[in-house]
Amino acid sequence: MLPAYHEPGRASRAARPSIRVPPCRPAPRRLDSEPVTEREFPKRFDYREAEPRLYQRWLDQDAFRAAYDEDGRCRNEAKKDAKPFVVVIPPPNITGRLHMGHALNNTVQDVMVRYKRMDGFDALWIPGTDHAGIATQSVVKKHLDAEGIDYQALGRDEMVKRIWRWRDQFGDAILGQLRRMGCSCDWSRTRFTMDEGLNRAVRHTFVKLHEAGLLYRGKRIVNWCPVDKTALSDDEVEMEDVKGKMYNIRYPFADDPSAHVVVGTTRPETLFGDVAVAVNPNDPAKKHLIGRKLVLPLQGRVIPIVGDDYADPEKGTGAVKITPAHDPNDFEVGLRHQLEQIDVMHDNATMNDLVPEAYRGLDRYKAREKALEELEALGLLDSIKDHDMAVGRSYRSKAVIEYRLSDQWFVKLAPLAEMTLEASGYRKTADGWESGGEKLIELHPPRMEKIYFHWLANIRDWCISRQIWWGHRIPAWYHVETGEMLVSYDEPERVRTEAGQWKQDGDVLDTWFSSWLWPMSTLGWPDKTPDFERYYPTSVLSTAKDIIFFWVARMNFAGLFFEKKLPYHDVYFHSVVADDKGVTMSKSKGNGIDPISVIDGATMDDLKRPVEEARPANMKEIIKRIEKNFSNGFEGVGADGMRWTLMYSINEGEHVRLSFDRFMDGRNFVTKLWNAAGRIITSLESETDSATAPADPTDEDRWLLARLDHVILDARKGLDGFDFGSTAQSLYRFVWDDFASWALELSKTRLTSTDAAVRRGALRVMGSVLVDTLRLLHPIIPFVTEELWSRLVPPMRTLGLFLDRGVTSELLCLDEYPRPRRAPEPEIEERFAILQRFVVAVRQLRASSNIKDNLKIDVEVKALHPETRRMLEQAKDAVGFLAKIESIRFVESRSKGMAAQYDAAFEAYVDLSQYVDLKDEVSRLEKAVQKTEKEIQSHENTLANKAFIERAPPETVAEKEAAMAEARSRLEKLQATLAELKEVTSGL
RNA sequence: GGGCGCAUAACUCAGUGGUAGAGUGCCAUCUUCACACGGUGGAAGUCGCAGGUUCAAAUCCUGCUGCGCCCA
Repeated sequence: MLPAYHEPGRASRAARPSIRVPPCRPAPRRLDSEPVTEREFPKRFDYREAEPRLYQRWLDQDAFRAAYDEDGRCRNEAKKDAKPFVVVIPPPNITGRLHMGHALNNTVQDVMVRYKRMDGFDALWIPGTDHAGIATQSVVKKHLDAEGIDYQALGRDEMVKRIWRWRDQFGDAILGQLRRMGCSCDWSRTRFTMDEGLNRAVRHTFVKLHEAGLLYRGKRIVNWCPVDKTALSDDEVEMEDVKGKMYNIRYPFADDPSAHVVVGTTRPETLFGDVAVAVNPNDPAKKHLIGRKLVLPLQGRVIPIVGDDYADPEKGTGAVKITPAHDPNDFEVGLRHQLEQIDVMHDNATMNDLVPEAYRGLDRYKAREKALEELEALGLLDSIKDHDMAVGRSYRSKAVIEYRLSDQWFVKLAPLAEMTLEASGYRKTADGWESGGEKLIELHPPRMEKIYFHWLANIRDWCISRQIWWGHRIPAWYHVETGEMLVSYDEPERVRTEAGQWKQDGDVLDTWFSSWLWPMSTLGWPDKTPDFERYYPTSVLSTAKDIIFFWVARMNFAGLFFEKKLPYHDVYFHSVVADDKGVTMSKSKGNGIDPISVIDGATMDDLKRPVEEARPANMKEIIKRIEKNFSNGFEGVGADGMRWTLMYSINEGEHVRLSFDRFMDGRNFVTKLWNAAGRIITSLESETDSATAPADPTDEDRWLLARLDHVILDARKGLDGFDFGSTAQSLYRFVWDDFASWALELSKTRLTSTDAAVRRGALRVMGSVLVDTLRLLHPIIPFVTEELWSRLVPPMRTLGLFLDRGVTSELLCLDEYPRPRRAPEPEIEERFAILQRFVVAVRQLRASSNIKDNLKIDVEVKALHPETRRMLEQAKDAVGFLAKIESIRFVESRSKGMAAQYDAAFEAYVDLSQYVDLKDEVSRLEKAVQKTEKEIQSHENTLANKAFIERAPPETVAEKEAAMAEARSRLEKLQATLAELKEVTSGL
């Protein structure tokens, strides 16, 4: 753990000593004559101390539990009739550690769930983990390898036992990490995809699908992973574009060895499995060859030339070798021509005994090299050409997949896909599918629909058997002699009575075969449990888009097929997490940012480790960058800081780019909120008067309350519309600019007033707005807001200062999400904007001449409307405080020699000569003149355009004309002032 | 080959037709009684390119280029 004083370690700061002593500040001076005991408010939110304490408090008070228990008993009367809002977690893999994708996805879910929980819903977020068959088995296997244990020798039962032990030890680690992030899951309902209950759901499903005729078993070409030695579904294969070679090989005619057909292939090593060569029967150049025989090079077997549309005359040589056991297309051709299927490889992709002796046992690539050498030597290698192609890799082991012939179980998906298309708003017509039907599901962002539709409309059967040990056993038994098959929920009667005659299928089911039931099985399905009756279907699914087929579409299948209801009505697909260069974060690239490092901080070595493990091509460069930027490590920003940055960074695009720097933005925001709130809280704590009636809200107060209502609407709109980025941006503006920079600063003169009514008036509004602000922010940054709530609410209550009806819960997470409360006040907002412009104008005058901040100046103002004058007079003290003004005098015109700022509503004059040299002011005015001239030019161009006057809406024309007139009058004043000051300065 | 996304300040991104915005970084300045993880002011952009629609285009349409992703 790093000491807290570590600098973030930017290059510019690296040279500084790492320990910095906080500067001493003088004790606050009170204007009030009463002695006040002000408790010191910590300068930073101590998340290390607070986060575990607050999370425990939530757990102790069952804050995350649904309103109903699993047995159907209501545990929260207040929410007895509340509408459920249910989310099931995409169950993380038990071998996994939390990565940024999890952090993002689970923050999204927590934000939604916390928002709905506060907004009166019976919120339920079901957590759990996935057994991840292949991934887990291979991780445990690796551990055994390291101990020198051969898992095959252990045997199936022992191996499975070991994997269970591993799961018990490490499997829920990631759930603990989610708690660190603040996730508000109902932990009493934690599930695992291999729980007994979920196993029953899987068996039930298998049997029902079998009864419905949607399951079949057969010898098919499957995607074979030679590392994990199992079949994979199409979706588990990642295609990768590579620059390969097209090898053109001469196949001599059997009856005329001097002539040959040139056959193109990218995989010469499969030649030993060739059973034919195909040409297109419509190819005038080749069709006459059909029926002739060729001699298979290296092997000597005689094979026929067949005619098949699969051979494309345009592609390559127009003649293609047919290897049914090693290619899915060739497999189909083979079936059409009743050709033999010759499998020439072992399950680990080495050559088997059906190839010439010299090749046996060779790896497929070694065999390719050898075959090419030999063909070359025989003069049978016609040519080699570069060829762009795609190879498939296992998404788990990354091994290049091999197409392999084997016995597998499949689910017929076409009927399920049809149901799903219909439920997703598509109608079947003679020409295919068209949109316009009733839509029971919404995808966000909506562009995902196209991808989803395309996959559904071109559905392929799902290979569900896996040749591994870790997973749900296939509930099918085969008779050892007759091959008769029984499919059954439990072990069939005959299997028990006819001992030794039956064997259960040795394979397990694809992991996704349990995942697709997840929204149902977590609620007790197939039983009609109270949970299932109340909480199914769920509300929203938040997930990564790369599992839209693996998981989302299939959950829809299961929900519709078994329960006639889609498992949720909204699916939110979050963006892919990338680094600051836009490259997708991944373990293998070493560019991942560990969320726990972001929360807790990390040493430089911690940061380097994943890169050194991954050894990416640009490793040196990355390491250099880390050493340069993080010589002191990374300090850590707490869970809230991380969550804030994640939400703030979400956009509609494909990527969310993240870097350590960006996480500091989140921490800074948390600190800003902490300190602004602290300023109000300390004032509340030192307030001794709890009786005096608070003064009515001032214009500034009413402005702040109006802004609060705006931001409440923004936040709700954003959260309801899955627009998390804009929600965060709107909240940021409100907290930093409106609340902290303006309202808080403006309220200071009143907060320190000797008049109790004034003081309490300011405290009431600022405190009440802060109460709502914490509510608004809580779903995104739960810890700091809960902590501030516990410090803010008691004094507010003691002092009787709630502007509205107060709070309903000791815990913020169980309080209510705000709704707008007041009528809009556009005229107040307009007036306040003038006030803001006035403050800025004076500050600019000061800054242009480098007047020191601690020097207060005298300002003269000409208000162009009586209303403006009234408003500025009323806010004189506060405005004076913000712009460091000694005195404000209202005048009718500018005195000679005074510098000026011209606004549409006022003119502000300062006699700069008494403070500084006027030359700086002259150059500022010159720039202002230029800028205004440009502005006028642009308006002139528009207004000079006859077509604009004629065709644009009259109000737009009027607006332009008014803007033009205002700019012209401003320009004249600027020019006059400039000329005069120039005269004055030149005379000096 | 088909589809999708992105392209706006040095960086990361907002911006659904009417005078280009924020945060970071940069420059200057300030340890003033919430916050230096801060305040104040400032500099910084032919809105990827080329056409078109429109009185008016960063914004709508078409084409192109570059980057990223998905499918075959």
